[in-house]
Amino acid sequence: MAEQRTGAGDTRSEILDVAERLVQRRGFNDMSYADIAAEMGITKAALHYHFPGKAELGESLVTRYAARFQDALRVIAADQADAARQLEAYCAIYVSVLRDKRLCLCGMLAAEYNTLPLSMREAVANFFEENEKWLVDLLSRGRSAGTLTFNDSPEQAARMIVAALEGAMLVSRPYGNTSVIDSVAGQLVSELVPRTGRRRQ
Amino acid sequence: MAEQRTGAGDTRSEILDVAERLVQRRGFNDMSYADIAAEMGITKAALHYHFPGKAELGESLVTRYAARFQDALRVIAADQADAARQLEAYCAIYVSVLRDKRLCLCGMLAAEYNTLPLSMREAVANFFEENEKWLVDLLSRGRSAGTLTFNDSPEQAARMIVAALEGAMLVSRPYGNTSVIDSVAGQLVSELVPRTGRRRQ
DNA sequence: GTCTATAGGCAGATAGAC
DNA sequence: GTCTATCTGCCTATAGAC
Repeated sequence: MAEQRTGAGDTRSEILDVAERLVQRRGFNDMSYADIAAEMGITKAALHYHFPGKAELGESLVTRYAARFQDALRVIAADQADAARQLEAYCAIYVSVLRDKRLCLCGMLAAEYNTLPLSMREAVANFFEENEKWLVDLLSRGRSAGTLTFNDSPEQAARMIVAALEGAMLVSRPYGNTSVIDSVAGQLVSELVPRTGRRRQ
Repeated sequence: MAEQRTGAGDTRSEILDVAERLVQRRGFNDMSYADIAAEMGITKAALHYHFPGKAELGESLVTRYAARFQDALRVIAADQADAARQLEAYCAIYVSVLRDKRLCLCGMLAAEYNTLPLSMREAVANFFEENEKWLVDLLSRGRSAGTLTFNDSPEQAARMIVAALEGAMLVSRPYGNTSVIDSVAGQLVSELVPRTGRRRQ
């Protein structure tokens, strides 16, 4: 096998790990090769071997993040029986990201959207598209089963959920705590889950 | 009088106008003195005469924006009789900003929060604080008058509104149109305004 | 108030040795 | 794969003439 260390990823994925955290905390344009290199104890030139340019690094960052997010959504769909608990689990992802002092990677990149290379923009747009698709499916099934209730279409409800969660992460920073995301996640669930469908109350 | 041109602001406020638009579209860290100077047809050195450093420029940007926002809120409170229409007018501010291809200045700066000078962070935090205060007051009055209905506290509802609108602007960029903010603004109003309180339907 | 000129630093990126 | 060394360009900022 070509693996060098047991239990640790290769250099390429370690670069992505470090870069991802830096982007989520500081933004893509305020994350430099020098930052990553310093943290990893290697040189900038070594980074360029793995990712020729910043655009390639950024694109890999988004596609890996989107793939991992989709994996998490599949796990939620498999683990949780009813739609109401799947919605709770979905919101919990956002809460946990913020607790690690990070913004959603694609939420951060959405703010920087106008300055991103085209390949990254497409990957970011794709993330939100897939995200909405999954939510629309969840909402449709929940409505049919009677475990979720909402006005308007599943598409509109899905956009509200994404907007509220992404916005909650965004404004949590100046607030300096997680009260906004906690409150928003709680309100989304309590508004969409009918009283009879809740575990306690 | 010290005014140079009728109907036009002085250089200082013209700098702020240009810088503000650049920040709302590209972000504070991706807006440079060179960008502003080129657009105004003056040199970078002239900018430094009006604003010694970028931190001072940024702080002026936020405090002016926050003051103008408060003015708009006062106009809404004076013009619109009932709370339901004030909420509509509040949402309309966000929609109009996005239609000009801008993000909320403080929403953008919230994304860049970790990289901002301290003076700017405080000004941004203050914007959201004042914003929430105004909404809490609106929601409280609306609930008392019966023109607005919502679960939880006015504070929680206010945070949901801000998060949803800021998030809608954010994700609208990758979506490439205003469908998200339009949908979110519509949903917020229709959820908070009881059917009997609406003008038509 | 605005200019020219320039300093000093950091960005992304490349060449070539090992 | 990782290194040293270097390039070019842009950034914020300053000095001093006009």
